[in-house]
Amino acid sequence: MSATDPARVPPGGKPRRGRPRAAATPERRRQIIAAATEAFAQQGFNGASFAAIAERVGMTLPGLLHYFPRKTDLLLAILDERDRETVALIAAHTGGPQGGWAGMKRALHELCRRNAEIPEIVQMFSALSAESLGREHPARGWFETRTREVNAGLAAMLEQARLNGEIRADADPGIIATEIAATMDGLQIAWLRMPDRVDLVRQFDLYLERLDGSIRAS
Amino acid sequence: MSATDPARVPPGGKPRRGRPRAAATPERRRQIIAAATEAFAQQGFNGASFAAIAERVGMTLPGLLHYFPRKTDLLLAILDERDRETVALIAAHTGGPQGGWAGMKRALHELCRRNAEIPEIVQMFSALSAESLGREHPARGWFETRTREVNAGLAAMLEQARLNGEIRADADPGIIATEIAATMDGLQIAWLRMPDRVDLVRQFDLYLERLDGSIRAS
DNA sequence: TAATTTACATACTAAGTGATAGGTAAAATG
DNA sequence: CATTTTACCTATCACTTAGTATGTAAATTA
Repeated sequence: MSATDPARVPPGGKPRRGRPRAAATPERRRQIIAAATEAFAQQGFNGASFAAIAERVGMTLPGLLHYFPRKTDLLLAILDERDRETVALIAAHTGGPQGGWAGMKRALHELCRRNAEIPEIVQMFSALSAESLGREHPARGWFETRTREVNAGLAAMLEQARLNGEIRADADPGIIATEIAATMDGLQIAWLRMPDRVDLVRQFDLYLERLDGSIRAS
Repeated sequence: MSATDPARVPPGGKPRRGRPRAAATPERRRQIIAAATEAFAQQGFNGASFAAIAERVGMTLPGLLHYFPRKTDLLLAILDERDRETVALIAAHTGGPQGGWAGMKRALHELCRRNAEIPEIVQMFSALSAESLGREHPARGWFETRTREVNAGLAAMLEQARLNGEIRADADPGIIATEIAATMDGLQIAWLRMPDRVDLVRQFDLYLERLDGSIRAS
């Protein structure tokens, strides 16, 4: 990060003086997010204490507040960051808008495969997702928006596949999109609860295969 | 409740003296459980305050502690009570051990139908279920045991149906049992998040129908 | 009526909770 | 070197948390 780094030049265009963002800072942020992910996964947003997260990265609470002025800010930062990575992974495997039903299945399989490697993050999402059903929860809106978007995205791809003649004309894209998302979420919880008895990837693959068999154009 | 009520006679057989359980007590318990269900649904176990639950039934915290000496006791009491009702509902619709796959589908449909009428209770279960994935959660063991039992029960019925020739020989009862439970849980969360856009019963019926089509013996 | 038990309440404690106020040392820049 | 900014820390705040210790009025029975 040099003095000519665009990030160093504020909107006004005037170069700033003083100590710039230290090299260690992005690393600190990563540490904080890792610690918070673990804490939220284990105790939820309400249950996890902000001070305990600070302590886990070797900081005091005000030190942490320097990075995230409120607990809610940290929560939303984590969710956004993770979501961006997931969107990227999906985009990388669908095979683009032309990927069709085959591309969609491939992307879903890959998403599941990756999730099976990051249980603590999946657990954080599962815990926060359910917790956020509460009326006053700070991530309620976030999860609602995300659910809507994921569903719309899946439904649009299914609609395309239907028009392509890949899947049956009487398959309802909205219904199937909701089902796929819900089944994935539910299987993840089942897997997290008993990792030794549930094979997430195999379980999801078999579901997808059966779904495929019942909606693919014959 | 009379003096000859068996519940009044302690294990020793000696009749007790003093003020017996007042008529209002079972009603109080019901009130407490209703209030706690609502609180746990909205804020989870860790997020909901014991004192707030007491206040909701017009009591002080020590008054509530008279009924449930620790917060955890109340949690487990709620879970047990609800679960017993669910078991009863299932038993009432399977058509007994001879009900087979048809009875199983009927019972699952009825369970879903009833759940659609008690969103706050489903929400409490969903919230606590995900929250209980945390390593130190007081209901962790409860949910694990329950999951195991539900799965074993479903798998046993599927195995029976397979032996009866109702479903295909290559359908794996364990896999399908896990999938059914997971999909139901996932759909419930989707429904709770957007009740206006997800029709729980229809969504689950369509899933079951498609599952049926792909595993029924041909 | 006297003894006993219930169903609470008042008052309290020790330990957290997220957040604020104000300071300081180090680093980078002009 | 002087200035500025960062990246924290100490101390404190007003509240809330689950839980305890103790008391008491009412209900019931011997």
